[in-house]
Amino acid sequence: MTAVDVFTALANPVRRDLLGHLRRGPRNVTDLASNFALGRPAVSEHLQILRRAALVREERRGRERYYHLDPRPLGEVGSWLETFERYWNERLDDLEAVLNAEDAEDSKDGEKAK
Amino acid sequence: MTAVDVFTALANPVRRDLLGHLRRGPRNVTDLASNFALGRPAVSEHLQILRRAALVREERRGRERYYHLDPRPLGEVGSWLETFERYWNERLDDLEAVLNAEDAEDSKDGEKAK
DNA sequence: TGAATACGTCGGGAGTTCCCGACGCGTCAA
DNA sequence: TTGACGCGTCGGGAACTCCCGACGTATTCA
Repeated sequence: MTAVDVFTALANPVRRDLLGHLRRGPRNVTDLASNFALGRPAVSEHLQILRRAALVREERRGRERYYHLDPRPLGEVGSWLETFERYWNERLDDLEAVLNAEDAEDSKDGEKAK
Repeated sequence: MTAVDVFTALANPVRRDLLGHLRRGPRNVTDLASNFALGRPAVSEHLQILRRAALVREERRGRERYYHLDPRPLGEVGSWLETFERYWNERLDDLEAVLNAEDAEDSKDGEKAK
């Protein structure tokens, strides 16, 4: 049961949708599968990947298995993203200045100033 | 040149690293490739995918091509994430209560397939 | 007890990802 | 011009993803 990278787990739209459904509370596999044009085995395998990424927790209740959302690994994505949002906000002016300067250097256009 | 989903583009660690390097400013391909244990064609193809996801912009300067970071598509990831952060904050106490309750009950795992 | 239900998982096929070496094109320097 | 450089892209192979039907197991109910 090798671990799965969070980014990899989120790369599939079905898996993102599964997490979306689980926001409303725990669900069993058949219930979840009814939301997709997919067979139950496929959904079960997607849940397995989410489980290996620790985004989902399994609760056995009789013959059913309820899957619970665990949003904590999303924090890793959030903090990775933050380093870019900071760049985005702080450097947007700088970025544009640099871009304009380099465009001007190409003798492409000459008026924009800063 | 079909478009590429942002989540898909971020699923690869090399591509995330490429974006990281580009935060410090535009770079050409050979320069970028020198940071990886990968051939230049492979890096070039990763950049192509980032470009199709609009995360990167190409600037031709003589025989070199400088790649610029465009962090805007990351906003899509951020807003998707926010819907879970809200859940996360609102329900964290509930979640932890459930986790603790079931950690106590947890003693079943370790399957032996086939 | 036997039948039905909820589920995991396996075998396997179609498609995709990821990487490489090889080649060709455009650009620069001499 | 010639030759070296920076780059994209193609052919192709290995590995992985995604899905399905089939089967096995555990649980519930009659």
